[in-house]
Amino acid sequence: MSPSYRNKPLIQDQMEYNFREVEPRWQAYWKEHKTYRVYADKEKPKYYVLDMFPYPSGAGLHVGHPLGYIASDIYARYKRQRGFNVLHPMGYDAFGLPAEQYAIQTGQHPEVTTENNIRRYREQLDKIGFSFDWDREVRTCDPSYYKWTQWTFIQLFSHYYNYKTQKAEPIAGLERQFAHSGNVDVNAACGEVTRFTAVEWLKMDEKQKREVLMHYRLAYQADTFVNWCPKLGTVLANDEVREGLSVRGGHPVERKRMKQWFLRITAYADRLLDGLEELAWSESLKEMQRNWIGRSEGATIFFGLKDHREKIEVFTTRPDTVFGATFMVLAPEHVLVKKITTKDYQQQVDAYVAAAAGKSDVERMSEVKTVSGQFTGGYAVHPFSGEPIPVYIADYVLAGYGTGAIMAVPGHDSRDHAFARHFGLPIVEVVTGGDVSEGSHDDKEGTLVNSDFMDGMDVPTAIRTVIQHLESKGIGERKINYRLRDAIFSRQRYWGEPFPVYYKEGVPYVLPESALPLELPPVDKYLPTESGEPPLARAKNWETEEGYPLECNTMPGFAGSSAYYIRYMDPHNDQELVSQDAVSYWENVDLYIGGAEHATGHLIYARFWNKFLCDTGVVVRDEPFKKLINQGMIQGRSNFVYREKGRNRFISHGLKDQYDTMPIHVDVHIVENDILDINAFRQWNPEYKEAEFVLEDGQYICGWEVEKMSKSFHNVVNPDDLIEKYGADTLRLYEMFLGPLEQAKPWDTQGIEGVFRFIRKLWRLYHKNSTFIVSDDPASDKEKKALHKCIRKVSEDIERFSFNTAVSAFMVCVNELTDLHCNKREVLEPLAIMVASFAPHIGEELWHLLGHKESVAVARFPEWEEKYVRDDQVLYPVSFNGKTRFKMELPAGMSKEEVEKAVLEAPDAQKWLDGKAPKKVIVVPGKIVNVVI
RNA sequence: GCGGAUGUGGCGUAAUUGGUAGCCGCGCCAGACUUAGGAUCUGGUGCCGAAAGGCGUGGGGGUUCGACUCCCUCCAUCCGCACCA
Repeated sequence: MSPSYRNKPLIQDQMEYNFREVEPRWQAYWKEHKTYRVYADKEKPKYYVLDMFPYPSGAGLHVGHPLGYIASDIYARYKRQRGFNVLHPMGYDAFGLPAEQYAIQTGQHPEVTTENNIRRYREQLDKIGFSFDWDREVRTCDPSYYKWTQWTFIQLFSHYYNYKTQKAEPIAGLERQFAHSGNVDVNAACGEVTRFTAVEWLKMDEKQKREVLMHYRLAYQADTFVNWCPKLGTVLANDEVREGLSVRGGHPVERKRMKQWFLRITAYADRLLDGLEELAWSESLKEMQRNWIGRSEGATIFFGLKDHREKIEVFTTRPDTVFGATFMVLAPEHVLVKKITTKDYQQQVDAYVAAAAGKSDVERMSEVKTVSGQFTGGYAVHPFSGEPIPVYIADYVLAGYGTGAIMAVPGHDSRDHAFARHFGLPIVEVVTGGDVSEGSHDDKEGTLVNSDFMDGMDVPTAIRTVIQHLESKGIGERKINYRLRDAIFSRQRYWGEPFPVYYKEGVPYVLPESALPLELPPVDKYLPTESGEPPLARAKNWETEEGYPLECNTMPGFAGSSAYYIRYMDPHNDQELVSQDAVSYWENVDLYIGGAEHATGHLIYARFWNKFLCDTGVVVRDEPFKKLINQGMIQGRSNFVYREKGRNRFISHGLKDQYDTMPIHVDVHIVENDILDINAFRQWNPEYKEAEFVLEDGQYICGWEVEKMSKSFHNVVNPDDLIEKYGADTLRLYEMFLGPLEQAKPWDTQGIEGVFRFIRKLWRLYHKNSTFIVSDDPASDKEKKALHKCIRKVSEDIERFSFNTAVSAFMVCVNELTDLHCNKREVLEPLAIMVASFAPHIGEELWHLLGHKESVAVARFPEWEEKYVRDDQVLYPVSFNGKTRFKMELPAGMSKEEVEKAVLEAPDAQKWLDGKAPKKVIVVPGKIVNVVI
C-alpha cells in the first residue's frame, strides 16, 4: 500500500466541508450565546410556532419524529429573519403509561426513567440544530408545572356553564341564584336535576347542597359504567379492550359502575363546533372534529305508556315521520325495561338483557348486521293517534346516545325497516318517493301522507309544524343532540397529576390554592391495593393536615397537554398560570404542527380547556391554534430475503417465484440499494451463518415493501446514525426534500446522498482548494437572475409550507451558480441567509466566513426584485392542434399579431401546416402559441 | 355503510391562475480521472420505435384552441368514524 493511497482521502476531507467539526461548534455557540432566547418585545410583531411536544419514550427518536420539528423550525427561522419576534418552545409530555408500566416491572420510580428518557431526547434534538428557546422548557410531570394543571381543575370545579350568557361563570353566583329563586330560571349545562325553589334550597344541608351543585360543576363526579380490568386494577379506554380482554396482558374486562371525575365538555359542544369555522386547519381534520361532536337537530317526543304513568322519551331527527312509528325500541339498559315488561315476557327479556350486558361495546359493534331484539309485552301510546304500539328492546339502540329509546319508523329508517321485516311488524309510508314494501325511504325528499295535519307538506315544513304541535301540547320539543360525551377525567394510576381534592364525610372538596402543588407521594409499589384501590391509596399520610383523606385517582394524559402552549408564554411564573402581560402579547399559537393521531383527543380537549380559560379571563383568545398542519407519517421501507421452505437457502428476488419461498424481513442496515451484504447477513443472525444463496448476476437482490416503521420489521432508521454519517443539515434537508409535509411517504436512506452532494456543492461555491474565495466584484445579470428566482421561489414556498420544492429550488440555484462559476458576495451572501433556515449550521458558518459577527438567525431575509427575474426572450412552444411541435425564441415584448406572424413564417411551421391555411391561431403572450388546422 | 384524502417514469416527486407533462433528487446506462472505486466529475435516461413518428398523468366519457389541473362516471389504495335514531 503506497503512502499516497492512504493520504488521498485525508486531503479530500480537508478540502471538503467538514460538518463534523462545524455543526457541534455552532450548536455550542447558540447554546452559549442563547441565540434563540425570546422575550415579549412589544416593538416587534409576535409569531408563535409550536410543535406537539413529545412523550419521551425509552426507544428514542426515529427519523419520522423530527419531520414536523424540522418544518416548524424552518418556518420559525424564516419568520425571525422576516423581523418577527418568534416564540418557538419545546417541552415534554412526561406523564404516561409506559413509564408506569416499566416502574411496575422494575420497581424504579417513573420519575427516574422519565428523566433518563428526557435526557436522551434532548441529546438527539440538540444534534439536529433546532432553534428552540430551551429556557422555556416545560415538563408536565414537574410539580411547578402541574401546580397549574391542578389549579385549572379547581377552576373547573368552581365554575358552571351558563347557557344564557354562553360562558363559564363562578359557581358562587349560581348558589346566590338558588337562594334567591331556586333553579327554575337557571339555564345551565347540568346533569339530571329536579326543580327546586329557593325555600327548598335553603332547607338543604351542606351535603345536599353540594350534591346538587355537583350536577352543575364543569369538573364533576358521577357514576358511570367503565371497562374495569380487575387484574390490572384499572379502568381501560375502549381501544384498550378487545373481545372482552385487555389488549395488554389479555386479562378479562368487565363493565363496572364506578364513581369517576368528568369534565363537562358537552357544555361547549356548540362553541367547539362553531369555532372550527375560523380555523386554518385541514378540511379532513375539521370534519373529524365535527363528526366527533356529532351535532344533530331534531326533537324529543314523549310517548305515554298503556299501563303505566311513566313516559318514554325519544330523540328523533325526523319528527315529521311520527305517524309512521309502528313500534318503539329501548336499549336493553334502559331504566323502563323492568317496569314495562309483562310477566309473559319476563324470562325472554331478562335473557336478552343479560346477554347484552355480557357483550363489550366492540362485540356489539361487530354484530351490526344481525337483527336481534325482544318484545317486552308492553305497549306505548302514539302521541297523536292514540294507537297502542308495541315496545321492544334491541341491541341496535344504544343506551349512551340520545335518550336510549327510539320511535321506530320502518318506512323511513333502514335499521327500523330490517327490524320490522324480521319481526313481522307493520310498515307505513308517511313520505312519498319510495316503495316502503321494498326498503325504507330515508331521504328527506317527498310529500307527507298518512300524517293527519301534515299531509301534503314537504319534509322541512312538516318538521317545523310537528314541533309546534308537540310544544303546544307539551309532549315534546325541539332538541339538539350531540354524540360528544363528557370526558372521563380520572385514572386509577400512579404516574399522573394528583387531584387537589379531599373528602369530608364522603363529600369532595377542593384544596385551597395555597396548598398547590399537591405533589405525588412516594409509594411502595405502583400497583393497586389488594382491595382494588388506586396506587395512591398505598401512600402514607395521604390526607390533609386536618386528617381528611385525599383523592386517590390521578388525572389522565390529556390534563397536562391541554394548556402547555399557554405555559410556554410565561413558564417560570409561580404566581399565576400566565401573566396578563405575556398572554396579551403572545395571544395564541399561530402555527401548530403535529400528528393527525391527536385529531379528536388532544385537539378537542385543548380547545375546550382554552375556551374555559378564555371565559374566566386567563387567556385572551377563544381558539388556541390558528393554523394547524398534520405532518404525514414517515413510513419504513422494509427489505425482504426469500427463504426456501424447509431449507437454509435464500433465493434472490428475481428468481424467487421459481422456488417455494417465504419472505423474511431483513435489517435495512445490511442492505444497500436492495443488494444484500451477504457476510453481514450471516453475522446478523447465527441461524443464517451457514446459509446458502441463489444469486442473480452474482448478487443477492432483496425485495422491498412500504410498511410502518417498526422494530419488528427491521426498518427503523435512527437520526443519530445519519447525522454521524452526513450531518444534521443533510438530514434536515433530506427530510424536507422527501415530499410534501402533510403526505405520508416512505423513508429511503438511499436518496440522502443527493442532498449530501448538494451541501458540498454549496460549500464549493464559496471555496476553492479549501480557501474562501468570495469576491466583492459585482455580479452578472445571469447570476442575479439565478439568485432572485431562487429568493422568489423559496420565500413563496416557505409561506405555503412547501418545503420540498424549496429545497429543490436551492439545488437548481446552486447548479446554475456552479455553471456560472459565481463567487460574488452580492449573490452568495443572500443565498447563505436563505439556506440558514433549512441548514442552519452551514448557513451560520458561511455567514461568519463572509465576515459577520452576529448570528445569521437575525439577518434579514432577502427580497427578490422583478427586474432581475424578467426575461427579454421567450422560448415559445408552438403547438398544432394542441400538440407541441417545435420551439421558437422571440423577444418578450412582441404583440400577439407579431408573434402569430413570426410563427407562421417560420420554416418549421410550413412543415406542419403542410400547405393548409390555419383555421385559428391562439397566442398567449409569454406562454404559448397554438395553431388550429 | 358514511366521511375525508390520494392515484404522474424503476423509486421519492414537480408543474402556484386551464397554457411546453416529468423540474429536483435517487436508481440505471455510457464516458472521464484512476493501479483501484461503493470517491469525484461529464453526458444520457417516460414508454414503443432503426427512424419518421406514435403513445403517455388509475379506467371510461365530457367541456375547451388547449386538461395532471374543470365536470360526470367507474376502479384502486390509505386514513377516520361506524347500528348516532
